[in-house]
Amino acid sequence: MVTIKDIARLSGVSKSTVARILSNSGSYSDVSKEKVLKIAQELNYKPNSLARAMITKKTNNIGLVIHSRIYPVISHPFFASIVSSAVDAATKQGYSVMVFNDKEIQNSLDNIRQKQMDGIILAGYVDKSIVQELKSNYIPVVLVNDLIDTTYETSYVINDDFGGSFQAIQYLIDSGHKTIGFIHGPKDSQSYHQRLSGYKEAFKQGKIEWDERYVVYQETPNIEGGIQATKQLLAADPLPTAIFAGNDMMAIGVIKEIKSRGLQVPYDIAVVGFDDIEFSSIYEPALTTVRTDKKLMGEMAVQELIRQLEGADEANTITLPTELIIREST
Amino acid sequence: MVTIKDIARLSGVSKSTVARILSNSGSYSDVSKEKVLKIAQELNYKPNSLARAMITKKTNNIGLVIHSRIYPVISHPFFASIVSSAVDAATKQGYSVMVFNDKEIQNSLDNIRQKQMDGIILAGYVDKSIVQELKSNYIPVVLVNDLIDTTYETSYVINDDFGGSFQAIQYLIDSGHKTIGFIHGPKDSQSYHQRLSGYKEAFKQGKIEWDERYVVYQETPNIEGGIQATKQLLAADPLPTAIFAGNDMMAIGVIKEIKSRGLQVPYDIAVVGFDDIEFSSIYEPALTTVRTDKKLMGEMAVQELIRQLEGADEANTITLPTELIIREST
DNA sequence: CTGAAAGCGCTTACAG
DNA sequence: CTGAAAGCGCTTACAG
Repeated sequence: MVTIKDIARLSGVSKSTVARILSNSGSYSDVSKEKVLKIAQELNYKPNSLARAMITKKTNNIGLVIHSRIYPVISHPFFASIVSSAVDAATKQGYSVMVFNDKEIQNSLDNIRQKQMDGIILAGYVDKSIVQELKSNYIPVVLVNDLIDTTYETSYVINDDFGGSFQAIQYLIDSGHKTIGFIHGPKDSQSYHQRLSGYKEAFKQGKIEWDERYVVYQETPNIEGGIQATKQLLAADPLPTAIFAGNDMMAIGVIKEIKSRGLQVPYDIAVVGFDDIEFSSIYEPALTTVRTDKKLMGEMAVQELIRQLEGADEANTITLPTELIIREST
Repeated sequence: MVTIKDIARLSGVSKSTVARILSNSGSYSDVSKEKVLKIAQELNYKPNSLARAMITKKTNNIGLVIHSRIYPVISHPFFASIVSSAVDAATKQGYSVMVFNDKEIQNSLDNIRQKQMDGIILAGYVDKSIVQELKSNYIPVVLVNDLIDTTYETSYVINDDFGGSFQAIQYLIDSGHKTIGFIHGPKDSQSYHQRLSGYKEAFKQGKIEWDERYVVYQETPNIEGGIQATKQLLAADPLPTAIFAGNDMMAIGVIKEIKSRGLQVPYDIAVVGFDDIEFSSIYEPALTTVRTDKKLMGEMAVQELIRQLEGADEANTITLPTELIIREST
């Protein structure tokens, strides 16, 4: 590895001068500059960021902690896009991203501190205590995709869960549906609470009585969860004419269960999902769903974190717009 | 941040002694040990890995470069599992992983050098020159999921593309198929070459004449690519009775195109994919495919890289077994 | 404009 | 068993 010492020796100036030229700070002569830059170039010099970070107290590394309590969530298409877009956005701004899995969260937290990450993005559900620990170590944090009730001021980036849900139900109501099932995800997830609120609000504005028998809770929001929830929903009388699933994976389960009973989607029962994962447009029938912008989510999380790293102190709440995508399941 | 200096002061010994005790090296008395450990505990001391790395020349960080030439590959379910399992495996061994996107590969490479990554995993197709640059900087490299022809000795982890393909075609032949279409992915991918070889070998062993009209190349191996390739295949006379797609996404395109012509899968034409991505079992008809072990792939890549970091010098080739999963499309 | 010096937080011989 | 010292590769005042 070539160091400033090597460059200093070869260009006949001191390390200090080399350092000043290379970091473009302080003053130096054009002559020195030319010599130093030329040698650095020839030697393909790259500054050692560890050494730099020791002094500047800034590594230009951010941590991305992925939640994995429910299913292997990193491999979930939804979170994968966040990782991808976060990496891209961070790279553009001169940061690198280190990915951690919250399965061994305490371990990750220790790593984050030891490795001097500048800040952390927590994607998905996290325990309050995690945010607390980070905050008490003065590490900037941005929460993504779900929020938690904390006494600490924390920035977060979430989807407009309420609005997306509201729009979906309103569309269903406008299409003539009056009995609409709703499948709620894990109870500790704020996102699903918001989606339920949007559901209720649409009923209210549509002046339709809301019947709680059609709201079902499902702790494992995947295909199997959707199937189980649908079994409950289809035990009601009258049958719902539409089902709004808390997410796309559950929605696919809903369709599968409906089909298995010899009923047809959307003729007998219409189905709407939430997320617009890649499969939703590929599945048959293609799923009507509330699209969230996963790419933007990663980007905004990075942007907000960097904003904090650069000194902003107030916590920011960023709500990303959703869009109803109408396909074949309604 | 609490440092060994703080601990030294509070426990009344020198920094050297604290360092020795904390890193459990050299010698020290039990009395000192007890005092130091207690204080370190109380102060919730975590060593600064930057400082440590400066001396040991080891960061315990590895880079994972994800290829994204064809589609946003990080968000591709296949690569997401690799990221996930690599992070898990690395964590278990005391390493952290930094994710880079090869879209800006030179930029990433600079980062990798500056940030002193101990080693690199290159997932997906990479240009020879990248491996060369890494090697000439003495950075250990492991190639994953595709290999390249390089004069440098490099370790890689790949699937048994030949064997998986061979088994799939043999199964098709055993089921009575004689005219089997094959959709090859990008020409520069060794994986697809291997899959084609397996296809040919099965024909050879089945003593069936191989007809090159049934082999089609497709540079964009996604659903649309599968649809286009199928159009070519269905222009042949006689029609193939089975189509083996180079990957699952293309296989789904194949099925869509077959369906759109009013033909039925598998009755008119059987379809087999490769990968066994999550969606393959969800799609209808559920896809018969060659399963690859994405989780194991990430794990083995990490394991092999660590093996090198610990001094192993020969390059290792790890071929992961595949498994034919028979579902509804055949 | 330039160089010597101190220091970031740690590790590692080396004397005592 | 213990402490002082040197050093990892850089940055940053500070004299000159």
